[in-house]
Amino acid sequence: MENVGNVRVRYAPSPTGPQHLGGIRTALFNYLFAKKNGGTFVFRSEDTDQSRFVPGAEDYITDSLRWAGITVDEGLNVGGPYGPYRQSERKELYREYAMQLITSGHAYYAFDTSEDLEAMRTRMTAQGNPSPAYDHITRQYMQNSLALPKDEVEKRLAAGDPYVIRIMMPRNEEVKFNDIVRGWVVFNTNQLDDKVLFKSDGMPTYHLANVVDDHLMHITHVIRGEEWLPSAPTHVMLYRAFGWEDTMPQFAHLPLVLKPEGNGKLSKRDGDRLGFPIYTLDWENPLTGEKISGLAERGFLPEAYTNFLALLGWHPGGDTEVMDPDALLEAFSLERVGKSGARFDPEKAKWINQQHLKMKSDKELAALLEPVLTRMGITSDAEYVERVCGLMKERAVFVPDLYEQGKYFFSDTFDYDSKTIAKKWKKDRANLFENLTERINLLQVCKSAELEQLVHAFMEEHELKMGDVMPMLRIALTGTLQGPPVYDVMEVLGKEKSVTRLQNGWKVFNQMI
RNA sequence: GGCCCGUUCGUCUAACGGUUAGGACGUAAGAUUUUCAUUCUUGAAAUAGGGGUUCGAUUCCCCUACGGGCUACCA
Repeated sequence: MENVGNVRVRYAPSPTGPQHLGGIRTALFNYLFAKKNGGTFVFRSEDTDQSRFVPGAEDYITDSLRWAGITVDEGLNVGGPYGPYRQSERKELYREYAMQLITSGHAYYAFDTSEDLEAMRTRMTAQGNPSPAYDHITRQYMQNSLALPKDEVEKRLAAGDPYVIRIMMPRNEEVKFNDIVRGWVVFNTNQLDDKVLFKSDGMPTYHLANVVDDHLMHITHVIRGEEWLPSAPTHVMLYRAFGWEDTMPQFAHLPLVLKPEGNGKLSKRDGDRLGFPIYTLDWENPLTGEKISGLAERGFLPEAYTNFLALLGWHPGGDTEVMDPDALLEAFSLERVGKSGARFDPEKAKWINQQHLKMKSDKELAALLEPVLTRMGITSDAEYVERVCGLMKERAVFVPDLYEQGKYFFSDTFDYDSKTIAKKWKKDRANLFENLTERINLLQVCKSAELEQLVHAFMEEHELKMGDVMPMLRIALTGTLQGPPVYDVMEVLGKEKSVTRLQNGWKVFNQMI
């Protein structure tokens, strides 16, 4: 590819709140495409709607990207040659470009109030037009610089009447572009309306701002969600109007991320409904106090996150789906992005996290578990935590499971599985178990293999079956029937603690039945 | 309603005109395991429907159905 090194893509969210995983997926695809082509990943804040601005949202998105390992090369908080990267700070720029379009006859002033627009819509609806639009026909009857006498327009402008600037969509022109994931997409300008480019509050709309900025920032590929497809022709027309068509970026409209069940694209509320976070990090809306929970805090691994995010709408083609970030980068290509919406599957996401968890070393897991333990008020020897992780990792899906499913490694008090005790504990065998416990206590090396040997010999000697002994040992040691091999548990617990728990267990068991 | 996009197992998907339509998640059965989990084996499970084009369509074209997106001085 001759383009290598010149690729520039951008992730340009609107800071109206936290971005759920669909947004991060868009960022990821941009990032992977940039890295893959030796290009630059730009991060820009599209905060042109001040009424929807939510404080903290920009930082939240920045933190989400950082946590997911998506590094920004240029943009907000990073800087770069084409800043500022916050659109509100580029405000004056857009006015100039809007004026340029007015001068060249590609745009016009419109003075219609929201009441005027409302009236127009109800009138047209009443006339049987189901989708009223401010288009090449409607504009003839509205309060704009095309329909009004010239002196009236100048008077209104001079008087400081509020106005917007609209694109003048030409009649009956074909607009087509070659979308990287969808192929040729064709529209006719007759179906396009005269979108507002510049608002009466002095801010540009998305349409103007994204085109101007993408041009000025030398963006080569616009990779965004499919919800933008219908406005893409307007953007193409804008490039044409500015005379930038020859350097217009290539478009790639990504399939949408859909709800796990039912229909529609994934939305804000789905997370709580599913009991599975769809946001990256915990967040509390400073305006409303509303809280959402994040995958990171839930114990999701960043590399698992990007792995399954990548699989939402993209597929490597082969049989390998579990990939670390390097493998993901190696395998990624826009050509392999599918066209149809991808349903978010929490079950598969869990499985992928489990796979990544299993690939980690005991030491890495211990480090990840540390904050969880600290939060629980537990301080434990690092090496001990490592050994616990080694035993628990086959059973864990999320990091906290390492602790949740093995609490007995960190506390001497726990509930006993009374149902099994009632069923299996024989009072007349109590002294046998006490005897076994003593033998264990006499052991010089309290290792898994030695313990196994000892217990087996004991069982043979007293004609006891595995089922008679093992569950009892397990419950006395951990309280539950589930868990790692008993001998391993004892080895990690250590002889002293194991013996104490066993002795205590027999006592309690006798009282329980 | 209009415009646009889409449609392979329940879900994510592979198969760039010729395959017994493959894999993964989930699911069912079994093996291993003192238990749980892991692991392994096996099974069930799909080309939306109808027309074309072609020697041959999952694949190309058209229609229908269904799904989705957009339809703001929001992005």
